[in-house]
Amino acid sequence: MSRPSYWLIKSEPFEYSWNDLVAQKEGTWDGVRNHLAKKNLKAMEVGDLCFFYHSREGLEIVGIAEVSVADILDPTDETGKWAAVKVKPKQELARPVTLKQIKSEPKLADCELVRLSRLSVASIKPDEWKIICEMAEG
DNA sequence: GCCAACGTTGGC
DNA sequence: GCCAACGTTGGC
Repeated sequence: MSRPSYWLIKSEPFEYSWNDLVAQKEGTWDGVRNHLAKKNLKAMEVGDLCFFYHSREGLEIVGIAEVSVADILDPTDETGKWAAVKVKPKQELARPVTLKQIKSEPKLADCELVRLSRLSVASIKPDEWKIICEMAEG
């Protein structure tokens, strides 16, 4: 298994934006109530990298976060069934990569972000990660 | 604001 | 255990 693994985490910017994460230095990624998203969350390890994507408003990847604490219990979940992680901001993208750009790149056509648009925690393959990073550099 | 995709619920 | 109805999410 190669490390780190790559992920994409979504947030609605009026709920919790990249700037909020930067301001707080570290954020808990909680509130996930989807089983595939949970599976992805639990597969995250410290040091894994996540694209931070703004959904519903913005519709773009704005930064890269690094997993700082893996596989904790979701503090917003009273049943104790759901997982969460903590992330810290690693790098802001020089140029945000929009969903439109991602969709117009044939090599990214079957990434989880595009195929499963409602998934809030998507895995990203290393080559997909590389392509998006290149797009962010312009 | 609309609609498609997906998850969940509840009747059978 | 199946499936229709319904609610929610998220892109457009």
